Parts: sequence; structure tokens; C-alpha cells
Amino acid sequence: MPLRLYNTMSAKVEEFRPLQDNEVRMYSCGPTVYDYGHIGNFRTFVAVDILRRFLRQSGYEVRHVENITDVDDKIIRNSAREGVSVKQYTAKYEKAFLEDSATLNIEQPVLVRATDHIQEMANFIAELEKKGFAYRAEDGSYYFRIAKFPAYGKLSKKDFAGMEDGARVDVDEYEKDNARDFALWKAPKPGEASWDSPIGRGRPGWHIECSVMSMLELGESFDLHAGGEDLIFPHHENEIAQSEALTGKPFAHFWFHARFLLVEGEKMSKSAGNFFTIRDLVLKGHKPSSIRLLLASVPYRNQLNFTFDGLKQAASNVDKLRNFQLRLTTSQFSPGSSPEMQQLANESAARMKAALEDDLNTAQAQAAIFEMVRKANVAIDAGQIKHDDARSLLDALEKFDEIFAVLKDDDTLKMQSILQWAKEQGRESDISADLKEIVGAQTISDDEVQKKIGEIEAARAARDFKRSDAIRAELNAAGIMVEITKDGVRWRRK
RNA sequence: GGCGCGGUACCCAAGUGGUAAGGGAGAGGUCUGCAAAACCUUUAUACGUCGGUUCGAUUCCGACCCGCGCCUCCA
Repeated sequence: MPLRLYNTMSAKVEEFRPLQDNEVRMYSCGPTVYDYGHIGNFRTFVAVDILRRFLRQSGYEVRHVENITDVDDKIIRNSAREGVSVKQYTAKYEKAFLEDSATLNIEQPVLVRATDHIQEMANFIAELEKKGFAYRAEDGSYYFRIAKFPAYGKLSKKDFAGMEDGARVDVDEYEKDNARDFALWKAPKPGEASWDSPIGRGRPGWHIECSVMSMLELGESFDLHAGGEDLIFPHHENEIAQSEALTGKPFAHFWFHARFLLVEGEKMSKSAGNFFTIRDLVLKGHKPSSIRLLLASVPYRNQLNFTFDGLKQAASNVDKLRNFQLRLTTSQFSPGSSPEMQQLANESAARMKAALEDDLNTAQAQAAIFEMVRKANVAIDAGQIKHDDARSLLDALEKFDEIFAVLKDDDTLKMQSILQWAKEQGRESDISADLKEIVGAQTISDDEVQKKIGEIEAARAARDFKRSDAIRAELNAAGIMVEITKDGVRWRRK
């Protein structure tokens, strides 16, 4: 079965087929680097990450390009306020974005920056003007002439036919022919960052960068374009207008949009006090893996209610999966395999694949893996799992993790660096006791823990439970959970 | 106002024209020196409300209530 994806353009779920052979060329709208990214931003980025990971798992070569918007009104305003250059200002937040993405195990796409492509944008606009799709205003700004592009509105399903020219023209925009015409190029204002170009001095409008950079990297027509649902209009609509006006060819074939999330049942906003960056959550003691799983577990087109209770639930889910993995890798199994367990592993992997092929139904994919975990645990308890079965089940689990990416326990390491960052930022008061406790575990090395485990085993062999428990308590205080099983003593970081 | 999405148990959350996945939490239990992990049992007489279509609807249609999104730069 091929992947079926919802295409905003057709407003239907369609079979996804790349334009060229086995290669998927996709472009996603990345961040405007004017502040730290919040969980809403990262819901979209995680959704795109899951898409690209699943495409790859499905056997496609994925060429994924993402833009970083490093010049816009907010950036110009904020950098001026701080008295630093646009470049200095954006560098800080771009770095933060990359770190946060890595924190959430988001694979890095090919990144392209707006300010690296100013000349190409100017050329693009000059071409549009030649073809009559763009015009220059008196102040040197350029606008796109929507009246020349009848298909305008096809993505957002808006009908502009009845729009009266200049009906409600903003006083600041008196130079436009039509109020709906959007800026391609903005004439410089005193004190604002601007660039020299063949079409004069100024800076690019917001939409032009994506048209230019996507075509530069992926060609005039490519497979898929992604972003948050808010970008459908005007951003993506405008990209289509510019791009297709220039080339006369279809721009992106699939339009993928992730839905906004709610926080504690309400729209996230700074004024509501429910606005969180990734770093805010980590400082409160939440693990990156919990955050990622929560963001990933609700299908991307559904409204996700992000709650602290949900975060705890996600943490339990991650633990369950990691415990299962630990159990399979540390227990002793007799050689051979059993048909029942082979079938369980195969069926679970197949169910997971089918769920993801169904417009990336991550909730069902998760259900499939949890069902496998429960059934396999039952079999382990009953001693019905053989060596090769364990291998097959682990393979299925790894297939799951190729998409969800939550098994590897490097949470404490990531949290430690965010704690360090908070100290540098003078945000000590935001560092929770929970975070300190979790990060504390990292100060004990695996070797040291292993040594202590040896001591516990020795004490237990001598049935000296008092001594054994004392060492366990000591490790526990350092964030190490010791577990006694019939196959020996094992441990994990809390 | 226009266009669109959703309302499922204590919580999160799938899903289907034929009577409700999965996870968390709670309660009880099995196992265990203890703990943890794991497992078992249990928690929706009907899936926002009211009508309609149908042999039958949570699933289709209509109305209403509530939440959310877009309608020029917010992922």
C-alpha cells in the first residue's frame, strides 16, 4: 500500500507518489528566528520530521529543504531595540532553534537562509515584473499583481473574484493597485536593514524567499510543501502565485499542513500564561522524549491538547517502551524461535506501517506497538519467547523508533545542557528541583554504576539485604533505578 | 459575517453503518526478601443536544449548543 496523505490543495486524502522515480523532494517552512521556538512551532516541525522519516522508511530518497527566515519586521524591530545587527540577532535564535530541534530528535534538513539569497530574489522579482505580474510602487517597493493571476485563492479556497479594487485600502498601502496585492520587495526605511540589488535597494517580502529557495534547491516543480496550518493563507497562497506566475508550471504537488495545538484546552498565548518554549518545559523537569512523544502521538491534522498531565502520560509511555527494550536485551532466552512470536512481531510492524500509511495515523501506530509490548510481555512471563523472537520483537520496536525516536535515553544529557544554558542566562530561579534531580543522575558514570551493581550482586548472593538495600538507596538518590530480576540485577536512569 | 475543523470514559486519544483501539490514572490481585518491572481483573447500556434517513447510527443528513482555526506576515 502506498502512503495516503491529505493534500490541502485538493482537500482530499490522496495517494502520494513522487514526481521523479524514488526521490521525494520536499520543502518545509522553518522558523522566523526572532525568539525561542515554542511547543506550537515544534508540533509542526515534529510532524514534518515524522513525515520525512516515514517516507524514508518507506524506501524513498528524501531531499528535504527548510528555510530559516532571518529577516522580517520583527527581527528588524527587535535587533534595533537591542542595538545589534540583524545577523548577530538572528544567529542567536538560529542556534537555539537547531539545538531545540536536536533536543527533540528532529533530523536536520538542508537549511537555507533568506539573507543568503537576496540577489536571486531580486532577479525573480525582476522577471515577474517583465511578465507583468509585478509592479514597482513610487517608493521602490514591488508588489504582486493578483488580478493577473486568476488562480489566486486555489489553495485556501478563497474567492477573490468579487473583490473591489481599493475597496478597503490601508492608509499605509496607498501605493498598491489592489488592496490584496502583496509585497515582493520592501523599499528601505531609515535605520532598517536593506540590501542593494538589481531592482534597487530594499529587502525581500516574506513570501518570496520560499519561492526562490525552494526552486533553487528542488526545481520548479517538486513533490511536497509543508508548514503550519496558518501558512495556508496568505503565505503559501502567495508562494504559489509568485512561483506559478513565473514558471507557468505547477509548484508543489502536495501541500501538507499541521494543525495548531491547544495548551491545557486553550489557545496558547503569552497573555494566557500557557505559552511554553521547549526550554521552559525542560527547566520544569520534563524530558525531551516525553515532549516529543506527546507532540507525535496525536495525528498531525487533529487538534492536540498539550497538557502537563499528558506530558506525564507520555513519560510513562516512553518508560514502558524502554523497559520493554531493556527486558528483551537483558533477559536470557533459549535458542530458536516460535511461530506465535514471529507472527506477533510481523503483524505489529505491518499494523504500524498501515497506520502510518493512512495519512500518518501516529495514534494507531502507537496502539499497535503497545499491543505488541503487552502480548510479548505476557509471553516472556510465561517463558514462551526464544532468542530469535526477542530479536524480531526488537526489530519491530526499532521500526517504531525510526519514526517516533524516543527510545534512546539521552534525555539527561540534553537536559544537562539546557540547565547549563539557563545558568548562563541568569535563569537559576527557573530551574526546578525535578530537573536538578534528573540531571544529578548524570554525574555518575555507567562504569561507576556498574561497579555498585556488582557490589549489590555480591551482597545479595550473601543474602546481606541490608547492605544491598543501602547501596540501592544510594544509587536511587543519584537517580539510578535498580531492579532485581530473575535474570540478574539491572538498572536504568530515572 | 464568510470558509473550515472538532466535541468519545477520571485524563489523553483512535475508530467504525451493526453495537466502542491504545495509553495514563484509580481500585483490587499475581509475582517478589523489599522495591521496581511485568501481568490479570475492574472503570463508556451507547460516543455534545434534539430531530431525520435506515432493519440498525457514535459513525450519514439537518438544526442547535460549545471549543478551535483561517479571512495579510502567528507553526
